[in-house]
Amino acid sequence: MALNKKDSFSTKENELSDFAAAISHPARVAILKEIAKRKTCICGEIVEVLPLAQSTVSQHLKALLKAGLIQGKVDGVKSCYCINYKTFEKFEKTFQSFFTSTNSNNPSCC
Amino acid sequence: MALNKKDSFSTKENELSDFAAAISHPARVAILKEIAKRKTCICGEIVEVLPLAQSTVSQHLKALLKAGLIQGKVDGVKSCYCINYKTFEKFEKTFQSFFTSTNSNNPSCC
DNA sequence: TTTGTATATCGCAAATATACGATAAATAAA
DNA sequence: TTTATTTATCGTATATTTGCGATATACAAA
Repeated sequence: MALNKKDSFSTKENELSDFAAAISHPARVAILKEIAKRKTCICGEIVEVLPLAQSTVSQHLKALLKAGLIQGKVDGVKSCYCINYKTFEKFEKTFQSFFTSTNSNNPSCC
Repeated sequence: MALNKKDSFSTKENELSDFAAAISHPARVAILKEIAKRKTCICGEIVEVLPLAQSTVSQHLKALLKAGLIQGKVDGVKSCYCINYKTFEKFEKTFQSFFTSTNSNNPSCC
């Protein structure tokens, strides 16, 4: 932001918007789906599935890590990632409560 | 993006990321909550509730309109907004299916 | 018609995000 | 030890987002 106004908003609002920001890029959605598709960790094959350079994919992975949506471990030369279901479920709840609080089942009035 | 790569991703992925982008700012989350809180349309009082300039709030409202999350009508000098429940519910489903598809109820493996 | 009020848009500055190639770092393989 | 491989990070260019003040626009009120 031109001037960081995040402090002006509530923790709840920031949590939701941070999570939304984490999946606000189609590449990151694609990465999450790809990782979730497998039973085991993904170790390196993600770059081949995506239409992006390796360095770019690495950046997106870093963003997902920072948001807590995936977790990783180093296995030799390779880095392995899988979904972090704990935070994922937390965010699912955050989202559900957002939808519940905003959707009052009223018809739109204008 | 430095180079627009949106075409490289699926419609589903873009839909989800576009929606996420729409609520990826705490101000927009706050605006949605504020509008949803009321039974009737909000006509102008939003600016007073938010720690942002009028022009900035107007821009956020425009973004929410573009995403279809709110709808508005002009009432004299004032502009009135309310939640667009139709697209809201559509997005709720988009989100639920995203969570369903990614959450396989497996324990995180790394 | 003139004045006031509410909202949208413009123009700009600053911050952040996106993307890539080059390179570093770390390990495996030869 | 040397070489190859995998992934992360750096540097940089460009695009987008955020924010505000100034201004335009549109209507209401006087």
